[in-house]
Amino acid sequence: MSNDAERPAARPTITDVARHAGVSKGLVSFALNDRPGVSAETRARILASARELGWTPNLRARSLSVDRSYALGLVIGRSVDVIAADPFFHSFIAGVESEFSTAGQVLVLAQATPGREETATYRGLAADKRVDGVFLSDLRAGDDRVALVRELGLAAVTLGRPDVESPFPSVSVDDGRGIRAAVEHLAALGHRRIAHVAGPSTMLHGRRRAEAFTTALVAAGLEPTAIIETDFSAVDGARATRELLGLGADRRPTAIVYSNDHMAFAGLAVAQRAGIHVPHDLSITGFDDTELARHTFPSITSVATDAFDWGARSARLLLATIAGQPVDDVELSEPRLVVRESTTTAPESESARH
Amino acid sequence: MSNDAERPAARPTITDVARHAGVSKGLVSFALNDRPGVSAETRARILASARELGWTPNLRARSLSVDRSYALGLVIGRSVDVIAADPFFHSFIAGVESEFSTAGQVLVLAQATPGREETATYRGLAADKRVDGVFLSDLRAGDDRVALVRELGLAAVTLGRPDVESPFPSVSVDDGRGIRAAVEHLAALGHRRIAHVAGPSTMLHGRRRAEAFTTALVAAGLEPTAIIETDFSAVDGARATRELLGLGADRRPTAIVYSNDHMAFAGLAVAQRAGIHVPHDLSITGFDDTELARHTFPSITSVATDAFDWGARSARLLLATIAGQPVDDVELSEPRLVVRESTTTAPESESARH
DNA sequence: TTGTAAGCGTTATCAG
DNA sequence: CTGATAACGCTTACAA
Repeated sequence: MSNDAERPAARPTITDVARHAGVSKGLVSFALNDRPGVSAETRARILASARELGWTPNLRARSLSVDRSYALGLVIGRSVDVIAADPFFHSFIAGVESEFSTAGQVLVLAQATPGREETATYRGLAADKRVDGVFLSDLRAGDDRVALVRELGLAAVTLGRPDVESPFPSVSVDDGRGIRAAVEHLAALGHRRIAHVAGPSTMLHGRRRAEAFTTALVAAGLEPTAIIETDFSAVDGARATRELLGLGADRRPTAIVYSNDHMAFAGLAVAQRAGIHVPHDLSITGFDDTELARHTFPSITSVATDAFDWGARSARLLLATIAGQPVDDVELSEPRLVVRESTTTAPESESARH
Repeated sequence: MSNDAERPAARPTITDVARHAGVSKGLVSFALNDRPGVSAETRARILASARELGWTPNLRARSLSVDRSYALGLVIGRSVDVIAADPFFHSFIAGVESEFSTAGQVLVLAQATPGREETATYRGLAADKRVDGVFLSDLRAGDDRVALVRELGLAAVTLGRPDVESPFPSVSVDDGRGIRAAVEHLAALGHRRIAHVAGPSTMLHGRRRAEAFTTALVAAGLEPTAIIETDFSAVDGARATRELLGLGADRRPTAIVYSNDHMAFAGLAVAQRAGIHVPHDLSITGFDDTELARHTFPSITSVATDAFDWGARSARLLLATIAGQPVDDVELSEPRLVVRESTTTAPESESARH
């Protein structure tokens, strides 16, 4: 039952446009991708025909022809629950897409699932050439993904500088600066026993924040105190807090710097449950400046970074890389400490001590 | 010219496999997509050749040929901040991808941005045929997206049943059931003035939860009380809570049912800040059963739904639709109320009243 | 059961 | 400048 005679709203092709404009397909292509070799007059005529016919190049055909997918990929690691809590991705993605509006690109989001591990996900993306490049986020210590992605021939940008040899440009923010600001803020408030609830040391940003914490402590002339490692989850943040608050009265911290807001929330609850008043008995700071940090009681002092901008800059950099343009690493604006109610002067007994 | 003729790591094509197996391209294609008409022996030989050469069909070529993209799309509305707070998407996406592991599909995530509105996003996806179908989430009242998507010729599934004529199958969960459970729980605890902090009435799930709230109230023999509409954000949840707590002592609710966890968090903070004890003076319930609901003080009673399963079922349904298989709407398992510390018996003065 | 050849809609090549 | 013609790699009638 085919009625080839009367085409049912078939989409026009480059051939139709060529015929309509009275030129060859090749010329239409040249005119479209404004390349030299087409007289201004002819180009105008071709473009007019294209518009009149409502023609838009077929992406699949173009894709096959030029061997590009016009898509970028972001694969999210396996620990869904930990990631789920992280509002970072939403803003980051919004930033990425803000660059797409003009570029005609698309974002392919892949999440490693029980049935498909991370490596397999990257391989699949590369095998099917689903994307032209990927964003490497949540860098790990000695991250094997940079070698993998390189081997797969994909372009990439890393979010943060990896600690392994990398051929990819990076977009980073100085997390340490934020942690340092938090520590200085607390030290200025008279705190002398400041602890840190860190992210996993296997993750670069978790590790760097912890290192910055130690450095800042030293710089402030304070003695090293407890640093408890977690997996960035709320449960783990709660556990770490219980551990810290369980220390003898003379070792218990008067302030805790959390590596992310979620753990700070959980920590706040643990303290309150134990009858420890925040901020009078204990000051706390978070990281990420989540919307919720403004809506807890007390509201939480936190380090704010610009995830949207991170996404936008990363996308621009990746697109430039793919286009073969020379690129440089980019350093984002410094994170800033947003002081709220969860931090105040150290408890009397403490500040009076020296 | 058997295996390596100094080819620069060029990826093998179907032609190479055909030559290697001593058959035609067509047959290789048939064997690959196991279609009838190929002798078992030949098929085995072809598959062996393919494996030996490490051949995998070129998705772009196939895509152009069969006019399919093997990708599904999810476009997230414009209010990033509101969405950002919602952990729903992460689990939903994980569920969707869990179905992809076997299907060779990919998820294209599009977010409307200031420079590109929602409608334009769908149109762009369709114009470039980036996806074979889309997930329609966060249904609105009289949602024009179903007509749009239909007009664009895309396949789709709706998350929840739309209130407009729809040609698409839906996957839904009975939110009302969850709200009802919350109300019944509170009523059983002696609460008689229960308020509701609702989502926007322009969003179907926000509206339905509010309706279910009213129905449940009536069923419990309670009088209608305040229902305050919000945009689902924490700020708005805080505002609504302040409004409710500002009511005269004889009208102030002793319990508040929030339409999502985020607003419940913000509401909790508002109450605490006002010196109102939760749950002794005020009981509250959330919706979504976020990880954080377990880590507040007090922990929050919430309605849990299975977002992962929602994603998995939706993906399966959409894929089936695209494959032209007959499908039916699916109803997910009932949401369940997870009782925690934020709900307890109504204040003395109240329960003693009747 | 297997081979042949015509698409799919672009872009790239290379004579006029 | 212009315009046939050949890739790109696969699917799919249609023959043999």
